[in-house]
Amino acid sequence: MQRFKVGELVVDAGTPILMEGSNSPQLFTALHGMGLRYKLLADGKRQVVNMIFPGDFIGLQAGVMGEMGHSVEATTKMTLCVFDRSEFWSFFKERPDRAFSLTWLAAIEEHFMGDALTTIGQRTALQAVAWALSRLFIRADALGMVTNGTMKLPYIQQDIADALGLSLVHTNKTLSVLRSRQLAHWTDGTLRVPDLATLAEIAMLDDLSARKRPIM
Amino acid sequence: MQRFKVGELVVDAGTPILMEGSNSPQLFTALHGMGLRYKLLADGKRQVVNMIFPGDFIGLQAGVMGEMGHSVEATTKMTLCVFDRSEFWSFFKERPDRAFSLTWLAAIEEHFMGDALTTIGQRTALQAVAWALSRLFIRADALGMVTNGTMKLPYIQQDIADALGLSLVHTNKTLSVLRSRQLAHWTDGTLRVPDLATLAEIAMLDDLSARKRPIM
DNA sequence: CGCCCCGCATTAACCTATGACATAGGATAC
DNA sequence: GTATCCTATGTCATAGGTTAATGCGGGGCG
Repeated sequence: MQRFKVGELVVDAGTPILMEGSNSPQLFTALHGMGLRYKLLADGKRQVVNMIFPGDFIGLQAGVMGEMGHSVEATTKMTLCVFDRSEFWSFFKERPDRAFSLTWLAAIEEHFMGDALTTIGQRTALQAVAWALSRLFIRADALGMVTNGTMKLPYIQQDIADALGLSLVHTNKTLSVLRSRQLAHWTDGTLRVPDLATLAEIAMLDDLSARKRPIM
Repeated sequence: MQRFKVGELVVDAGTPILMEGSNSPQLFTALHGMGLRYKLLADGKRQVVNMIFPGDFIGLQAGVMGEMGHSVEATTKMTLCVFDRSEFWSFFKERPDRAFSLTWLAAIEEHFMGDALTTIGQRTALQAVAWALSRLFIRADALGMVTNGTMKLPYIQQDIADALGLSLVHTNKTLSVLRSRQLAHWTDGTLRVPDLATLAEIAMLDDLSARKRPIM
């Protein structure tokens, strides 16, 4: 993997920032733009591990065993802050406050990963997609990226499918169910959520009323 | 959740240490024994998030939003080291080395969670079970808990099933496939892995030779 | 301008891995 | 003895995977 100049870095959509298996000497913080963290399998399957929002720290988890455990790619134009990994330790000594908030961030990530695991492991496709969309929406909202119930979603359906361990086709069908129920309209890179509460509720409980008859 | 005395704590198998939804003011380090970290769903399903081995740090991830995101329970007699959460911040200022290794631990956890996500999301039941067993075996081995290819596994099949998002029945059937292939014998709380390399390989690649005909 | 690609969304038909249910057997505890 | 918990295995039902065909918009290029 290439080495970037320390400081601020701007990359275009589609640019790989970290590559699984490589040995990156650098760490990043996302300042603007969005991205994707994923793992590739031998047979070509892909698991999207997390979506990257502004403020996310990139590369720590990845480099545990000396080499990256996953890849990171921009899905919009992104601005990143680049560190050298070697600065990291001195950082801990000199700025314990920053070190603390970093550990804090890692804890939040892990908290989220537990949710993801639970969703993929235990919930239906409908619940899972509802969960993914409402989570994206909530994160975006917290960052002021939502304007009257609408946000930019710089992903394709395959990204969501790979994040949830579902097939593209089934994800598509599930999305159109949510659309027909007026819960989430995602077209042309824009996501509209008229009723977040209901969407989030479906994510947790599944639609009991639809349980007896076929879900779709 | 009850509050424990700061210092060393010994609990019996089956004791809950943290409870999801409660607000624990304490953190733990596992010294001896093993446990289970899990989340419960409204409908009674359970997702096992991780197995706890000696050396694991407990409670950080859980307390992000002010309340626990998952529960922790001992599956053997355990010895724990108990901290007050309030000590945590001063810890960062006074012992940057310890703080660093803590963040390191968190990163390792997250690395693992990515693997778990990938396994549950993308792999077959056979691969998943092979992955779980080989991972447990490798961790145990690293801690010297393996004696001639054998380790104590203080879990029941339902625990593994809940960790992998599989049903108990299907997990059981998959285990007997692995047993019949001489890859993993798990009976009476003891796991024997005659050929870790092959087991791990199945976890990654699935058994291609069996792919054309039904797997079982 | 029209033509051909190509990536993405959509839909339909079919198939299978896995879940749900049922039942039995072994072990342990009282 | 019997109650409880766990493992084991068979049968049947289904959520979701796989494949394939269609449509559609944008970009390069004659």
